[in-house]
Amino acid sequence: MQHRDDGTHHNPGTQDERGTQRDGQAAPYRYAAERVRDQIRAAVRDAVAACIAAGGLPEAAAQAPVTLEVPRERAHGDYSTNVAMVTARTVGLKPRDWAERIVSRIDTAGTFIDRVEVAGPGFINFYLRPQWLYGVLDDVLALGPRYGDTHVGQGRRVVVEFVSANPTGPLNVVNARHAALGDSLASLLAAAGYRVAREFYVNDAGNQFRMLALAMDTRLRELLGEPAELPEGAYPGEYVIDLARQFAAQHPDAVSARPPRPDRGRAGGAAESGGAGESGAGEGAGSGPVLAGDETWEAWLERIGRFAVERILEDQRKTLERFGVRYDRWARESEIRAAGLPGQVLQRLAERGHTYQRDGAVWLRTTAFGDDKDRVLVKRDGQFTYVLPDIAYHVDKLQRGFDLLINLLGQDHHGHHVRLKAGLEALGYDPDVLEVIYLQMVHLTRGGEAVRMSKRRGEFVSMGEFLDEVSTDAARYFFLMRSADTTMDFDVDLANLQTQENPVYYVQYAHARISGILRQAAEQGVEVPAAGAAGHGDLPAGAARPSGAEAVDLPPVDLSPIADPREFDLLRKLADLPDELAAAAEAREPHRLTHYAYDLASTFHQFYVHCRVLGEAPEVTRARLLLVRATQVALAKVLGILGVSAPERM
RNA sequence: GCGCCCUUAGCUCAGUCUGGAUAGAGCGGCUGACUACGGAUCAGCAGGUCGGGGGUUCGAAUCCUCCAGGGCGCACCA
Repeated sequence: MQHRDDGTHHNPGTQDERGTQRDGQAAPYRYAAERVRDQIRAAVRDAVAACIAAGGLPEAAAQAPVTLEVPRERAHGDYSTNVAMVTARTVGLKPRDWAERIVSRIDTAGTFIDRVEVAGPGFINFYLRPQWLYGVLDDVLALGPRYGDTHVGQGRRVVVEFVSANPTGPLNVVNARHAALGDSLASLLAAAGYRVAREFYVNDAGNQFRMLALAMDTRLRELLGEPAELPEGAYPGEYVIDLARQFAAQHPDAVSARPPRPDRGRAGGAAESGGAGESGAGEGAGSGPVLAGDETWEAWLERIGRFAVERILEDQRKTLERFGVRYDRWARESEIRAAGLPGQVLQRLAERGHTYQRDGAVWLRTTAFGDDKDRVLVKRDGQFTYVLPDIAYHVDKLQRGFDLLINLLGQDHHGHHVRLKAGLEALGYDPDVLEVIYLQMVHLTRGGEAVRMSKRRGEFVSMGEFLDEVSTDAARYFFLMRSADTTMDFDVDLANLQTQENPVYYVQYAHARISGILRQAAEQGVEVPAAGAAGHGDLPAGAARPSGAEAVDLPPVDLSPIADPREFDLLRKLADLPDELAAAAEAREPHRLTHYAYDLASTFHQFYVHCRVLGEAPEVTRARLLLVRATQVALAKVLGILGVSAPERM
């Protein structure tokens, strides 16, 4: 892991408070790692300036930012900068010579820098006195659950839209991956100082809705012994039969008063004759609404379709909740339409000259914005394609005040963002407000054997069935171990069977182990620091004590007993958390956190077997209890963002 | 044909955006460690032409280019 840092300020986030940090009213909090990096950068800058002054070197050499990174090899120091290599050409010196010159003028007095060396092609490596890491404990124990929060998001309002499955059936395993990633990304962004909302877009209108209603109609008639064929495109899933049965039981009057099914010839008359040449086998799907009819028939479809949608939606909502996912809003296409938004958007697009008529349809000139072909907004039969309400929904998000729209889409929808961005840009918005993350598929396997999932054939493993077999913790962790753009195999047996070697248990075990130590300490009457509620020692200069943390004055703990390399390793890992969270948030990559969590757990386990906490000399126990408590806070923090529980016992 | 994603250890995958020093982890395999806080742990070994070729660079898994293999799309469906 290589951390880059050029001095960007991170502040602990306060998701609940609005805008105070944005206005710069609260003093910026500098985490321990940032404080020490500030020291190093300042020392380097001063040294470069001194070299320039002494050697008549070009001033431009002082302009290059001093980027610091953590060398892969521990032997190469705690931090390293390539600034000499970057600016060697400017000053006209060989990188190594230039580096040597800089180093000769670095003043380490009053800093944690122990020694500085030039290495390799011209790296300047910094070796720190490990005591700089004591500051991490101040950070963690003062900030508690907010340790790791930053302000890289600057309070921007972001809405993360994910899953948004059609309300035409139960959720599947791919939806579960989307749910895990979307929910975790939202949490991650919140930790990074964004103001986050989670939304689920419900396509409860338009063609998909109609197909569901038609399937309902067919199943109802079957139940009544009336001959009825499943129209082309209608959903074959057996769950529709259940829904039809429910409807019949709850609304017998409506069923007995059902309108006759319009026959195709009568229904689509005008459209069919117009498109007769190409409609081929006569599905009619290409030329007009399937089984279009009069108002009574349409009202009937609306009623049974609505019934089905609400049941399915409720089922989806429960499944997601079981998975630990709650939305701030279930945005409905039907409401977008009812509010007249698509029409307004259409008008604005037309006024701006981005639409045109062709073949009886209204087109959006998306090719002007990078699409490979223009897209239909209003079909020949007057119906909207999905594109128009979708653009309207995104406009609605912007009008509700969001600065950033993040959508998670299946890879089978890739290219969709081009249409959406084109629509937004055509309306005068910056298309960059929309970020689309495509997730690859999930191949579910059981004992190495592929489990087929096909919605079309009505045979698939539902998310509910999946969760019957795999715990939410394991499922979410596994999904989040992979980056979004990799097709993943999910072996159900592995997630379950391997309880001993399962990474999620490994991480959770570290947390439970710590809890055990703290429990035992309490039983022995040893004072246990309460993270986030107690101020230990003094907060670093310039620190704003978080409003949520009450200042309880415990006697300051002497940290000097912390001297074992394993202890410093653990502190170093803890010190990384703010950077990890900020970087993962900016990259929109929650999966980085599973790797961090594993590393942290591993570092703790190594510490644990080498350093005993309880039963040591009192000052050692006190110091290590702080360290252990801080580790617990950090583990819980990361697991919380991942949506995985942090158990006290296992 | 065009577009997007992928190709890294036996398997599953990090690392690629933002180029750095000897390419990592888990699983699986092998060898060790329990008289104290939870052994769901720890220590160690074996395992690699980073799909292939060319290029840029002091330096390439990472950037450019060509090729091969796999996945997904290319609607007046969503």
